[in-house]
Amino acid sequence: MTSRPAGAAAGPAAPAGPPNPRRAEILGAAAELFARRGYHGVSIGDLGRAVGLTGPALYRHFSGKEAVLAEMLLDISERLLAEGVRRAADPDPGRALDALLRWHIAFALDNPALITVHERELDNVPEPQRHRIRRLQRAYVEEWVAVLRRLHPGLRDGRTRAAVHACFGLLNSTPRSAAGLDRDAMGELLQTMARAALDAAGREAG
Amino acid sequence: MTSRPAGAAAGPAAPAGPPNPRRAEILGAAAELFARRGYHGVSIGDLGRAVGLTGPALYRHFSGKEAVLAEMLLDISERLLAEGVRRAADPDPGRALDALLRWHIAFALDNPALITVHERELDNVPEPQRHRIRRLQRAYVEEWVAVLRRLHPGLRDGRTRAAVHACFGLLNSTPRSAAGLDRDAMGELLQTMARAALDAAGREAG
DNA sequence: CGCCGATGTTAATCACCGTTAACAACCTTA
DNA sequence: TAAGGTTGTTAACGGTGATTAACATCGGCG
Repeated sequence: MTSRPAGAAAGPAAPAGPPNPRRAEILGAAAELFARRGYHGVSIGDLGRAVGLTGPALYRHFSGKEAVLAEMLLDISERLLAEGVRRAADPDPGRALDALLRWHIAFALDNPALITVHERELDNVPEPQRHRIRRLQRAYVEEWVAVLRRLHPGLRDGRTRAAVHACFGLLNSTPRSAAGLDRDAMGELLQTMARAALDAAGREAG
Repeated sequence: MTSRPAGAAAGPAAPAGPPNPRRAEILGAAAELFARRGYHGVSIGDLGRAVGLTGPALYRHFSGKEAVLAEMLLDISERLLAEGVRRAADPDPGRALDALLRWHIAFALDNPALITVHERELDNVPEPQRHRIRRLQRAYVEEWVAVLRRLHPGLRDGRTRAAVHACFGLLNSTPRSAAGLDRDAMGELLQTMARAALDAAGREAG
């Protein structure tokens, strides 16, 4: 009875198999809506309408509203961490930090809605998967902390972690201030400011 | 028929008169809940329960859920702007910037929930008052922009505004990273990082 | 052709939410 | 003490939301 024909998205349970275009479309629209109005401010009807469907049609692709959010956050966290690990591996901590900054900035500039949701909506993910996402998020932070510790030895642990979080706050402000500057100018500005902020954090009161 | 006995909070309409302790209590609890779960994630019942009442009791003090949020945001915006104007008035732009930073950091550290709501929930305020709050928020930003322009002449306008928003992102990250550091250490760290970030923004590519 | 799984739709269910109504207790005060 | 305003409570109303059920369509394929 449970013979899934090897790859087709037969059930709305598992997010495996070949990428279903409908799923991706829904996830994209959901990101925009969740970012703009917040998870609780978006109804299933809104979600369906955003991709030209009625509300209940969504259950053909996801097991529910929470599942949409969970898959979205899981995907973001995995992408951020995977590339973060890669960039943090540079033996020169200064270059590693710049590479991390460029990565995070590019991601935020290209996916402002995703970054916003990633920052705000973790609490609305049901418990089985919330822990997994939180672990990924923490691991991503740890990549930054490790690089920063190599770059500024003698920096206290709590201070390092706080500095990284403050840096994320700076970088993730992009969606709220996209006005005026084009993408490249904005990216360069954020890189400059963030690098200066982190260096200053490492310089004083180590 | 509309003889309000001069000062007593007779109707739930106007937020004037002597400060009603119940109103303040509700506003405080609402700030925590809105910050943690988002405006739409908090029900009237939650709000009442948080101050030891039932849901409908709230209507003795506010005309509705939206009015709670509106009054909260209006109050925050006014407080931020009033003191911001005062501090920006220092003729030395460097001192003015440091004073602005100290003010905003102190506010964020002392009222993490308020800063979060102020940053996220403007869209849920009904239209008569949303414009007023937005004007106050913009005026506050303009104080920062003006000081930064005095400090770093030749800085382009769009870049200045973007830098200020990025700085707010950094400072407002406090509620998401309060762990580890005590209040004073955190304040000093934020001051250091923000000042370095803004100076770097003003230094390059003016 | 005729079955079937995938993908939609509309109608129905059930909970919850914001709000209002109706009623009670209390405090002041004329 | 009686009246009235203040601040609660519980019950009721109308709307909406998430989810499920029942039914339609359609494309591939035996």
